Amino acid sequence: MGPRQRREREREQLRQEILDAARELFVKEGYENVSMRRIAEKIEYSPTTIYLYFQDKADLLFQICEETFAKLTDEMEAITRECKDPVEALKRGCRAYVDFGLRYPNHYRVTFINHPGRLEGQPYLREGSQGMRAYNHLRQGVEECVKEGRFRETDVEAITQAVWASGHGIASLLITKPDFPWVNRDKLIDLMIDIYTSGLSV
Amino acid sequence: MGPRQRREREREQLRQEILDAARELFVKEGYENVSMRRIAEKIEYSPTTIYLYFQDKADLLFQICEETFAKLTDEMEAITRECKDPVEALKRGCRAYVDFGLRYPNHYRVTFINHPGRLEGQPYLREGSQGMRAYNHLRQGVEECVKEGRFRETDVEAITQAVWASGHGIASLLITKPDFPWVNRDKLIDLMIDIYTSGLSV
DNA sequence: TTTTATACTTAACAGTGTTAAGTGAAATAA
DNA sequence: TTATTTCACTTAACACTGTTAAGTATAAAA
Repeated sequence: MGPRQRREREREQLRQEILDAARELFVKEGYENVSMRRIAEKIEYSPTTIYLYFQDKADLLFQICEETFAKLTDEMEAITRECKDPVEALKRGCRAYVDFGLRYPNHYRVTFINHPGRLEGQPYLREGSQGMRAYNHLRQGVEECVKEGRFRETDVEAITQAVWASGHGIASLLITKPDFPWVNRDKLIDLMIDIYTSGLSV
Repeated sequence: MGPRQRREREREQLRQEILDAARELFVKEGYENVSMRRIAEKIEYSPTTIYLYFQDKADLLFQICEETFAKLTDEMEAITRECKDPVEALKRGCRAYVDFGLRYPNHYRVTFINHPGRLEGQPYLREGSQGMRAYNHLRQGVEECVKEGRFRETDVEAITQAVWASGHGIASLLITKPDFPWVNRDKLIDLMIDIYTSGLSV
């Protein structure tokens, strides 16, 4: 355990410091409104130092999103474990998804609504990413419902994508259009979930 | 009809020229990737000239979106006129909405997905805007279905918002995540519409 | 003690939206 | 017809942005 290990530890420490600073700013003010120079100022390093730890601004964001979406998937997996009825589990899972989006709007924004630059979702939902893990979990939930004959449709992949679209639709609209004259939030989300679960039921 | 009128006509002409240039660039390359200087270059004026005709870049975009969304609403109104069955009309209207989004992805993007700057949708769905006109038309369609007792739910406003969210969900995801392994597009959209119309039916 | 590698910074590039100040021509008033 | 004012437009600049090439100390290794 010479100085080699110590330096590596210090490197990891600074990496986390950058990540923490960036997360706080991104969540508070939104990705587009935070500059690399602001992040650098917060950690009291020069802006270029960040580039020694992350490829670019988008990469910084991606790492943060991965962290956050790992948490979302954990939440959804916990629900599945403690809920025996597959339809009920799916309902509660969707509710958790939407709530998560509303709880971390800027995280949701950057991961699912408008990714920055030319990367257009390529990295955010690539094979093995946390976002993909969440999607796969959703599909498992749908599969359960189909297997037990609770749904009239049998195309698991298509249903999963439709269900995701519903959840995403309500979450993203509530986030991006806060001034729109929405009906009661909770009622709207529950109605939404109710509509498509009964639409899918036998 | 002195020179006063001629100048006013010329002003309106240049205004349209700017609008046309901006629309072409925005649609082709996306709002974020088009600079005011590029637009100015295209019309062969200095960048500052644009500011004599439009408040800022976002305003330029807003005017374009209004134009485009007027067309969408026209399309949807035509469908309602020629389609007697209210549920069928709603279905076809939603289909038109999603298709429209996929046909003009950059228009849809800037109007419904990520509006630029701090204006966050305030202007895009304000009272009397074309976007609002489209929403109101959708609500009328839903109201028709409820009135004729075709839907089990009766909260017109809530259903409208849920239906909108569904359509928006599928449109926005298909637009922003083109690399995702989607099932067949048309099948997915039709399934989506089928799920929530049967979920709403008595 | 010299050399090499590491960590970080300075200065700059090429771009952004936007504005204050200035110019030249056309329309109006004298 | 000449002087004045109005209008359309441009130049130059401001205050930013993400990003990189080059340079500088400091710590580790030879």
